[in-house]
Amino acid sequence: MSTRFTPFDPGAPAGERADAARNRQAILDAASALFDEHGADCVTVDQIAEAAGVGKGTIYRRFTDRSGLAMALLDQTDRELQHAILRGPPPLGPGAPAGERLEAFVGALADFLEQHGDLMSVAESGTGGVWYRSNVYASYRLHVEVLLREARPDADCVTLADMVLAPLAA
Amino acid sequence: MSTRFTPFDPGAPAGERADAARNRQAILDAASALFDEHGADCVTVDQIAEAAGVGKGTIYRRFTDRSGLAMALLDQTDRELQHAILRGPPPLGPGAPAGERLEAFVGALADFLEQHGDLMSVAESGTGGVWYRSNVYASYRLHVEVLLREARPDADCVTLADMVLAPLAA
DNA sequence: ATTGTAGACGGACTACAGTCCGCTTCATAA
DNA sequence: TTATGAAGCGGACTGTAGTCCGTCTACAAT
Repeated sequence: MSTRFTPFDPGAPAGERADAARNRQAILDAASALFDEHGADCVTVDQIAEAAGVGKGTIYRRFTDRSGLAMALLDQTDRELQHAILRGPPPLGPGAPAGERLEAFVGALADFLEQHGDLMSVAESGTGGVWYRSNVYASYRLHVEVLLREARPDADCVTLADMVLAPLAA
Repeated sequence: MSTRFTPFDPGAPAGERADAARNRQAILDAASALFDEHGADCVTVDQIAEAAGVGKGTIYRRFTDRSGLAMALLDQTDRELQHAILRGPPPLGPGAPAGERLEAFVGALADFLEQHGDLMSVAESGTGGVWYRSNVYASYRLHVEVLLREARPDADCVTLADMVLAPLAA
């Protein structure tokens, strides 16, 4: 049988070679740091490659293009948020009353947008950007709708959910 | 007093020098021809410059950037359409019943989109793209709303107008 | 007709995204 | 342990957008 070591790491291709995985993470880390420091659109792919200690070809092998890299980073953050919602401590995670959870979620969403707005616009520009947004939107929307239904059983939750998530479309 | 000759040419800076005007027109003509022939995103700025017989610096002096040039071209076509609507022959222009004018307008709009869709997406990508779309949208919308009000006095013309123009948002 | 100058011109230059391909490394199976 | 080939790597290279700046010219004032 195969003894290939494949750690649990959603977002990574299955059966990825160890060096490849190492590089992928290095790239994500370097990109994340540089984007945080200089803003997403003041960082070149070459800078990321150098900071990550890889050639630029490696970046393009992993992440189709600049916007693909941005999407991967967003994906990572998004996954953390999803985890905090589904299994993290209250009030964001399960255990608190729906109203409080909702409030916590809106706060977390605001942080997310504030910290990664520019990254989102990079991700948006390029193949697959639309797909990404619609996917993320759908999952958050479901969460909000469920919470709303619990907090306000008699309201028009579908419409309200869209209103809560409106900032995500900006 | 100044004797500078300033032909009526909306879209041109007032008091533009004669050579500058000549070049501006040459650029627009060349760009229009090349875009028509090869599609808006298979034509480089250098190609346009060469075809127009000017240096590329000249293009950037006139039109902020690639998308600015695309916008200028759209502006020109748009102005022709507006003119046909306001002063041209029926059924697009005044004189026909509102229903027929509306139909003619929708047809004209479809042609416009079919012929310049790619140009619009170039114009969209870049500073001012949003401004452009919202401006054009507003003026067409007014036209449609007025016609609708005449053709169907008792309908919800505001909503209907948006529906007619929906393809413009795609 | 001469001349001063604001403004236009052009094309070399820079910066950046994305490609290409010969070389290296990893995982596996003999 | 070694051989093998699939996968990955790096960085030079290409193509394009957009900038810069020395030169030139159309216009107006004289």
